[in-house]
Amino acid sequence: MRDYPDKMTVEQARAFQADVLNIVGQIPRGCVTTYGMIATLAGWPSHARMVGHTLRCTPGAERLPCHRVVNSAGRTAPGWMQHRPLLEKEGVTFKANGNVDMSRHLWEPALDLI
DNA sequence: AGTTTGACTGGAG
DNA sequence: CCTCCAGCCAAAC
Repeated sequence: MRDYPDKMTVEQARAFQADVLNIVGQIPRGCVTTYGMIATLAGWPSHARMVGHTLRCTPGAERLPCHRVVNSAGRTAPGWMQHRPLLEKEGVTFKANGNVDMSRHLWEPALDLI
């Protein structure tokens, strides 16, 4: 018995992407969250990669605060030079190694969403 | 229809 | 802290 859902249908993929965009839009200023967290909130915990794909490819994602999404280590997206400056402009602090200080800025959706 | 890619993740070295 | 690896899964080739 699989402990994760079957492959997404086209409709599920569309719903997932809509949820991802909706969730990203709710990240408070000065906070960050992870791809895996968004995937989990959208109901597909193993689809962290698709969250990244959605933010990179989906038109309309540009006007969302997608810069408030980093990977689980707090690292900014590879190949996106504006990522770190955008966060710093909101007051997000980085550690010496160049990662976001997750202990200070990680968004706790449970306190805000549900 | 099979292979490669990637804005991921957690663990190992 | 860093890089590498296996597992992951939709999308792009």
